[in-house]
Amino acid sequence: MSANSRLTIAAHALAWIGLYQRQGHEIATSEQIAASANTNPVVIRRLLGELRRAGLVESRRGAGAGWSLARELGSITLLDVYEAVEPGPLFAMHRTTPDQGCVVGHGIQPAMRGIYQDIEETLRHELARVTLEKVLRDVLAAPRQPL
Amino acid sequence: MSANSRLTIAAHALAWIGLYQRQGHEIATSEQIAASANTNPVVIRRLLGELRRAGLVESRRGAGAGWSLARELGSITLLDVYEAVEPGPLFAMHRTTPDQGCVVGHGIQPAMRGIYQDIEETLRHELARVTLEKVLRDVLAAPRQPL
DNA sequence: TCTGTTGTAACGATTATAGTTACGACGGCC
DNA sequence: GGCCGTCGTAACTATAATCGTTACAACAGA
Repeated sequence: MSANSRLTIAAHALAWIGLYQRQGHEIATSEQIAASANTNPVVIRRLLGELRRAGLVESRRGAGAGWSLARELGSITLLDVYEAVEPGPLFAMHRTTPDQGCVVGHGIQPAMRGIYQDIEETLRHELARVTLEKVLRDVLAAPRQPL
Repeated sequence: MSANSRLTIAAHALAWIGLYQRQGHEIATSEQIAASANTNPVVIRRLLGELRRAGLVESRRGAGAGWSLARELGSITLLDVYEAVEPGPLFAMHRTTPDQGCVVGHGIQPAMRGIYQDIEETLRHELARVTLEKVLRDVLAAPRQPL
């Protein structure tokens, strides 16, 4: 399916900011987050920009600038993040319209659209059950590397 | 997510073969199916080849060759088709391993893996609820074009 | 032997993601 | 008022997947 890592990286960034704030810091920079995720700060800024448009984070500019949560981790779900960073549908229709003179070609798109809608609704429901609070909890529950 | 149309086209092909067989025909050719789906026969042959490896269809070569169902439409689910034509997972991890010295970087992958597994399990369950028999039924239920 | 179809390789077009560089905009601070 | 660190964003490249297309050998029935 050529899956992408946008949801993963966005969740990573949110968990990082959330933990950082709990440690008493006000503001996180894209450079810090990028170092943790081992990627480029611009990638982080692009993703956080989409999360800001969705009202999940806030950004400050100027000196001492950076990112902070606009909502508590417990009130943000993976569905919020998913909708902010994943534009398209899960499954695509035909790239060209099927033969409308054929019974199957004529009915296949409405049929699949209805089926896909149900499936995506279930997916959204599952995503909505997972808060970023739980993500951070699972992150911290990971076993530490033995020395 | 850069969704693809593989599941849609594969379902289209199966529904087409199924209906064709119910009309008394033995064998469907990739050219006929490609005409209905408005794409290239090679695209159909590639997809049907994956369905054949999954045991859903059979192919005959030589003159008068073509494709037929290996199982009834009612016993084939969208999950069977999905597993046959969609290799990867729904969501990808980081392309590079996160900073293992960071608490979040260290715990994020196990955390997300567990969460994604649950979500994909639900998705598979939903896909398994839809048979190709139902797909064909929905296809035939689509309203005909008014003259 | 002829013919029609599968099976598959090879290549190009298109698209999305991700990484990178560059630089203007902004705002706190000295 | 100027300095400096960070955001915001454009632009470009690299990589990869999908899809379409051409080509052709393999195959099997007539």
